[in-house]
Amino acid sequence: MAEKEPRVSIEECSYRKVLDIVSSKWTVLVMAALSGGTRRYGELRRRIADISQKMLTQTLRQLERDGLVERNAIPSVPPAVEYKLTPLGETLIPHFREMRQWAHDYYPLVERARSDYDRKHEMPATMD
Amino acid sequence: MAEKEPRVSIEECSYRKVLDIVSSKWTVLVMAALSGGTRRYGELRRRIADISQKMLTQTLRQLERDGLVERNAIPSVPPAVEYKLTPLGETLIPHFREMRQWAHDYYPLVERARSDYDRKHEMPATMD
DNA sequence: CTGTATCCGCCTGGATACTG
DNA sequence: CAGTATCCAGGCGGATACAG
Repeated sequence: MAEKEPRVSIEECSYRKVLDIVSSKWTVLVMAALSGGTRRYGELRRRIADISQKMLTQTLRQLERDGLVERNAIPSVPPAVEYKLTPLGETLIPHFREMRQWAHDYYPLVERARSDYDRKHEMPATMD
Repeated sequence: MAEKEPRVSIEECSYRKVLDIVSSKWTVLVMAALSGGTRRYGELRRRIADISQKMLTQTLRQLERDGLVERNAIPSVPPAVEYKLTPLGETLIPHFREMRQWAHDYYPLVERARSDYDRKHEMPATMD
């Protein structure tokens, strides 16, 4: 009789699965840089401002492990390594574009809301 | 002449803006719980498994500050507080559904890729 | 019922130095 | 050129206790 209150757990949460893949700091930026085609390591490093070697490598390794990026080491001197999106990785690109669109349409409203909220809550008791 | 290598920075990255809003651990779960309509604090707490008071409150405050959730405190004894999505918050729900769909379609491939990767890289030198 | 306050471990990510 | 290794600070999130 009583209305059900369905419980959701974070483990069975599809959103979390996706976010755990793409939400680390540089992931989307790296994938976006690869959406234009095959890129070499140093090329990525130059295109993505302020990314460190450690973070670029770490992000690429994680993407490779998740099957979103393919690594191709060319045995030459000096060594060259190419990275590109896998078909699986490509399936995320449209979603990134939608995120971009959302940010374009609505992010100004978020900034507005934030400053409104902060003004209302940070006033150090100046009221008479 | 040389081909341009356009640089992207993380500050002007639209993806980051969106992810910074929704990627904290409980955010999407809370918004999803609110997508069914107005909910009270305790109701949310019961519906979302394993969320602590601190995390629920903190997530709600952040959502309120970003203008995605509206808080309505009803002056009664004992106090009652209702939360609901704002129109701005509602605009994110379709995107969550798409994330859910992506997870349904492709997450098994990610898990497969991970176990493949781990098998190839974790073998403790057993080769002859 | 709806919160606040405090303490604290862990993990992410940055800086730096070194290597095949 | 394309990494690896190490150290370290800061922040996120969990546990617990208390409050209007």
